[in-house]
Amino acid sequence: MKIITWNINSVRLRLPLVLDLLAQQQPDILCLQETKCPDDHFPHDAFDEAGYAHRAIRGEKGYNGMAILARQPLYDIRHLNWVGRQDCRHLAATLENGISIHNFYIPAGGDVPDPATNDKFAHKLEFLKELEEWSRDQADQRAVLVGDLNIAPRDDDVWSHKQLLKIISHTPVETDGLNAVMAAGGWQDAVRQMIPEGLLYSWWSYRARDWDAADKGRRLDHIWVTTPLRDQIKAATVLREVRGWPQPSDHAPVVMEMQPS
DNA sequence: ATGGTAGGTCTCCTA
Repeated sequence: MKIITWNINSVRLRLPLVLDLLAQQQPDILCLQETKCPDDHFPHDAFDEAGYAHRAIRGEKGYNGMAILARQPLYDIRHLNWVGRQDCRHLAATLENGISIHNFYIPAGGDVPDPATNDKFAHKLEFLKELEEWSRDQADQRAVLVGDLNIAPRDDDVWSHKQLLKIISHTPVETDGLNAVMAAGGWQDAVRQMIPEGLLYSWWSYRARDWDAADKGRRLDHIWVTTPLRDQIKAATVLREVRGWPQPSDHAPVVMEMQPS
């Protein structure tokens, strides 16, 4: 079973790229974030034709928005509201084999890493706290958590650990918070299980003149599994080359292959 | 130290 997660930054504008990725990678499951697409405008027909007849979607106008596309049926499609808001940052479904897929888009958090003066950063930290509490109940489940978590937890998940310590996505309060989420749920980082050492990124800013040459990336996108699934991971990596496709998202897809169960 | 680009959409917000 192959699962891909991708922050697509508008599913309508990027539809040709999504279809190319599906054709090239043939995943069983594709989880999208930042679809920026109300549900009544979702491009259902294109995904039907591509063979992804089973879909869970949850969008809103302009911001956020989640989707899970699958070649197999999706059961118990659901979401939770986080930090008392209705924004579309979580979508979950269960597969025929009983594995639950949780797709997340954690708030980016704005620019100033001070929750007292920056409401967006306070929101991000509250979201992490709720994720930690929720994760306690996931540890004994067969579950996969994917998404744009907007945090690069390890020193080698950013181009310069020292230069990013006060930059939101790599501040200690965030990386500690994400590590607490992982510990609470027994979550295993599938990509770092397969690529345990070395610099690795999944996001490169649009603002760089040459993202590939500058290579000032961060690993913001993740695939985790609970402990009961950890021995089923066969492969996991970042599809970096997709960041270089025409009119790209600023995020690259992250892929994991598991033994069937 | 600063500003750089992208997407959606009602003029600026979010990333």
